[in-house]
Amino acid sequence: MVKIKSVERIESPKVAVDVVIFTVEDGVLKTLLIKRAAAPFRGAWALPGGFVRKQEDIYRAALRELKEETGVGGVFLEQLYTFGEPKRDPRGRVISVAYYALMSRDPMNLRASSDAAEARLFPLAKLPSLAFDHKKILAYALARVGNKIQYSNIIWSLLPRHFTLTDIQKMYETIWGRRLDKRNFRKKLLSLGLIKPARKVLKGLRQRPAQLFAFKTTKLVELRRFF
Amino acid sequence: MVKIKSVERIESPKVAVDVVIFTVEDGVLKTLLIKRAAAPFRGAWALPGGFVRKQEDIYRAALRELKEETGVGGVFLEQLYTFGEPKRDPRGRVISVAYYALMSRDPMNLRASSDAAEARLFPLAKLPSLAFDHKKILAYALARVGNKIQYSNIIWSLLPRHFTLTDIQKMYETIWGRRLDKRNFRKKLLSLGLIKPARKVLKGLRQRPAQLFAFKTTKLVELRRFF
DNA sequence: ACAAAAGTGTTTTCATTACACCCATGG
DNA sequence: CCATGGGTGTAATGAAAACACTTTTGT
Repeated sequence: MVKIKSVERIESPKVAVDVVIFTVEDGVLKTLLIKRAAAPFRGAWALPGGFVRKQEDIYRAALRELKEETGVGGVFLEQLYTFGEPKRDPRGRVISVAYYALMSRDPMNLRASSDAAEARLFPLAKLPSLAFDHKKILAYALARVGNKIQYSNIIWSLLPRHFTLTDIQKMYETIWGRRLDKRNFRKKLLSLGLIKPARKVLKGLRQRPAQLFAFKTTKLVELRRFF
Repeated sequence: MVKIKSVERIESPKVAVDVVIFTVEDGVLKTLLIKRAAAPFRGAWALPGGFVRKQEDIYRAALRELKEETGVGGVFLEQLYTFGEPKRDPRGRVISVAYYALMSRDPMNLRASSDAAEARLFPLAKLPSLAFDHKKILAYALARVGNKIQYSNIIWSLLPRHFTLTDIQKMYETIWGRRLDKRNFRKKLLSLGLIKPARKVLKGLRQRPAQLFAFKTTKLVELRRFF
């Protein structure tokens, strides 16, 4: 057993971050992927991400890569898991700290730069094949989100600032893949006391106008059971 | 923006693992700490852990460090979180992938070697001051365990192979810090169908002998609500 | 005989689910 | 005037919580 005296003597893996971003568009859950401009896996679709800099916090690194490669900012971002199998990157030993993000569809301005030639949303049902072990990371993120929705309000990050009760109900129905009862849903949601009516209604559709609502807080709330 | 051509050119943080181990002894939740034999923080108490080797899986690294520094093996071990603040280690940039473990008190054989001069159990209410940001990691682990117990059977890793219903109830009471109703507890636990009576009773105490039980499976089971 | 923990059912309470009709608007 | 989604209450069901006494052993 060798004694360790100094950090510099350690032969250590490199550290990267990868970000799984979810949004809902047209009632379908989608994820944002970039087309790799550099080797390895040049031309393949991949999660946005890259290496952590020498003196950079890993959370900041995830924010930075997300912004650089996709133009996305100001979203909910949380650490997911750290993937560390020795052979996951053909270039050498790379450990990846994965994050996941949820964003509302509208403020998105997709943009390509840096390693990313192109950024696009893919429905989860129609994913291309992915670089590295990114398929595994994506599956892990999806499981986490599906789970976390049960006991927190993270789904709210998928909604714009103002929304109707039907909007939010549809969001839950999309994520869970099942229909919910309108009256029960509203009763439960309103009883939580976490949203408030905005002083606006949504008109212009050929139907009765809908009351708009807003969140009282944008912070993460965890409950024993949410829905 | 610099293009990355090779992993070797990246100046990257070093990667370590740290392990938070919980057990219950004398009805009190305790954690296993080691006394550091090497600088920095020589002589201070710390979580068992160390650097990940060049071609070593991070999970294996956690298992190895746990075994080397404390002699503990064969326990439930799960990744907790990755701590990556740039200044968390005075020696230089070190990212730590934290794990947490739960173990039954009996098969423990504490042992010191390598960087660890000594290993000891501390009640969570009486912790010494800890090296690095280990206090933060420990708090994070405790929160995770307290939460996960609500919807999984991980608490079982704290119990020996055979146990009485009162044993397991006391375990829940210790972790949650509140008393449970005996009849309701048994009704619920047995209805889950995950334990079976062992063909033994616990005699020898000056009281009515208790039926011993065993788990049908030792695997992790997650339910929507456990208790 | 007594101390000490094992074992055992019923009632109450609360949250979730199921279910159907009228309302306001734009075209 | 009609198609479209908005908006609203009550009854039935099921799970969790509250609650007290008898049994078996060792000393």
